[in-house]
Amino acid sequence: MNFQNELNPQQYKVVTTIEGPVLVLAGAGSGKTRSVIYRTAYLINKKKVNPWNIFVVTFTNKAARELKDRLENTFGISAQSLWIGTFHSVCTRILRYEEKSLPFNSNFSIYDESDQKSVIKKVYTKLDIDPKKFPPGKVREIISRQKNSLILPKDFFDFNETNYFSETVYKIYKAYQDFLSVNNALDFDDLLMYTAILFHDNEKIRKKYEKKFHYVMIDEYQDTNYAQFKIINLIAKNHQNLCVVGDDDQAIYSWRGANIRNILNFEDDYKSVVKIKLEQNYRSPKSFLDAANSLIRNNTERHEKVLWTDITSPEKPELIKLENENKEAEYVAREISQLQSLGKSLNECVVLYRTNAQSRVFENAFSLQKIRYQIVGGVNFYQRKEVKDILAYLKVLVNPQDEESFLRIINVPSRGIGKMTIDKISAFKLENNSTYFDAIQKKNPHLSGKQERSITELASKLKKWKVDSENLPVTVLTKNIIEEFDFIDYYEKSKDPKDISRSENIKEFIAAIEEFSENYENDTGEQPILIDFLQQISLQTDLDNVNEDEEAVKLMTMHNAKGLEFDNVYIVGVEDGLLPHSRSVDTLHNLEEERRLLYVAITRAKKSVKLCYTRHRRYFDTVLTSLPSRFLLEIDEQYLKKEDNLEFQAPRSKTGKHPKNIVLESQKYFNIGQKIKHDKFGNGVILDVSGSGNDAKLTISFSNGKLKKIIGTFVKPV
DNA sequence: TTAAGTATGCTTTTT
DNA sequence: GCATACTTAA
Repeated sequence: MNFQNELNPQQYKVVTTIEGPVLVLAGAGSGKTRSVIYRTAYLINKKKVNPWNIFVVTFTNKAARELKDRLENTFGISAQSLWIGTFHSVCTRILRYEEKSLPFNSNFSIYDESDQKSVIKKVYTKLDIDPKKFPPGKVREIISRQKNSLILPKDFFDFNETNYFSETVYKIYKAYQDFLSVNNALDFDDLLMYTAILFHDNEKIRKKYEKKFHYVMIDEYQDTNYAQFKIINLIAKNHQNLCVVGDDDQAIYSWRGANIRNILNFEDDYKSVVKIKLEQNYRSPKSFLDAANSLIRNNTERHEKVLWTDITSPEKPELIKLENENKEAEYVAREISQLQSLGKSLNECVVLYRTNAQSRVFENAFSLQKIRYQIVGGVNFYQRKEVKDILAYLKVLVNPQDEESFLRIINVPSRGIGKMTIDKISAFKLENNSTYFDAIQKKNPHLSGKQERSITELASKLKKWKVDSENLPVTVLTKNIIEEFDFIDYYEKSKDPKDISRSENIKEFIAAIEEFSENYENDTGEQPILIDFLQQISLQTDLDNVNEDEEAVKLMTMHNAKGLEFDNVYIVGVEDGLLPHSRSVDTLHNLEEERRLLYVAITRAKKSVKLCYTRHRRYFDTVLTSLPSRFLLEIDEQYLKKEDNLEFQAPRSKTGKHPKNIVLESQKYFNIGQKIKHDKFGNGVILDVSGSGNDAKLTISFSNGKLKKIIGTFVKPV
């Protein structure tokens, strides 16, 4: 394999600069992934580095799998002993392995967002907290942010100011962590946080991984958060053999704690860094890049770089104005239908939108036109109710401490166990100081005859399956459970049409677990145990389930499109309020992230890109007038194509500026914990809200210490 | 006490 | 337009 011939000079430099820190600033479509693959292959094949000593972190599981496949197919490298995966999956592996040094055992459950909210709600009843004043979703976000910044409950007030709101959040955070600990459960953020803490506090273990991971590569570095930065820093700060690849112009995850500073200030942390820019794009025609460049130039938080290309094509990004979202969907469906009749593959078409809710009208339009489509994202397959129910059974068997999952299945399928019965079992559990799983195995004097019968029946089934879970293959066990309760039959016989798809999903779930088992056996030569399956799918995204062989148009959010490319790209809903999203226009930082989102979307395209916006759009039950996105004004006109009969007239206010706020009053609402500014009283935090929009009555704690009640119209979000 | 039936409130983006 | 939270019937 001749590395030099197959790479451009910059890529070659990335691949061959092995020792010391390397920062690769790689523009969209510049062969970033290719460089990472070749670099890995170069280390192994040319430099004879043991694969065991290489650590590669990718952004998605899909990217990890592709990387492994290509190493095997193109370079004949067995990826078995290579550590390639997402931060979350790699951390899970480390935490399971190091259980002796950790406060939980390796059978831990992984809680997703809805599990987290449910735990928070449980904590509220215990602490007597009003969910209206402390919305569980908001509090979950705050807790998540603490964890991503490695702030434990005990450190909470070192980093947060002390007021009524923060003190309550602190109490919730602490009780929430206690609950997880009792349940032997970790949430997504814990996976990162505990790994970082483990490396930080345990020098022996840190040294072990430092030695093991002698060469470290991180893809999509712009989207790493502090916890992730710390994990890598603890491994790589001594040997400095760290290669990070990223594009600050594609940083779109700051809301998840990603810190763009990690890439902008890389040189501060790793002094002798070799900085390499990949600016040649191999994907898009010149006009697409010119348009994207003229857009992204408006950002202030960025490394200067300009993408260029050799690809010439008369094609320009095209601006399309539609009457409403239905017309928009019809237009896209018609266009794709046409491409299809020209013999183009549906797999090369993608619809990109800002919010998942926008997908519905496209589903309708595509069904009508008989175009096969596949939605990526939205509700994850493994989060669907019927699938989660079965998963909860499996989780309980692996981790009997998992109350969350236990309570989920105690009356699924319906076996006459309601709130009162559960309360009795809870009381009995407390008396015995045991888990639910063990509590129902014993004779419970509180229960009536009928209640006791259904509980003991469940108890004996679980007991049997618990034994099975250690002996039977995971596929057999899962099928047994599904058959025992006739889940498929139940949904097939249901009158509710939605339930048909539920039975389909259960069948698909069985297929998924079979596929997992086969792959696992192929990869490792061993039978998987249940926990392997559970932990893997807990970290699976919808992107990982995309069926590449199926001929279908993909529909996804712009976030999900990162790293992908398509011939024909339809970017829809390019309107103010949607892109930039009305919730992200408050700060320059947020606005710039929205701009990057459009930048990412445009740079996915290889052959054509359409930017669609509508005049009217339906939100819930009202039709709003919408305006083209302010970003469309920033794209240099000469690089755009506009339909002749549709003169693009950007609405401008008298001052010549684009109206800042198309956010209509009906959309303007306040949340508890939100930071606001008042002309006279200055900055403050909202403690209580009643009503919405301008009429909302707000209770605000101002930073001068005053508590005031104020009407929504007088304050602005900060 | 539970299960079915009805009202309500919420939608940014995801590992 | 959907899922969750409350209300009412059995």
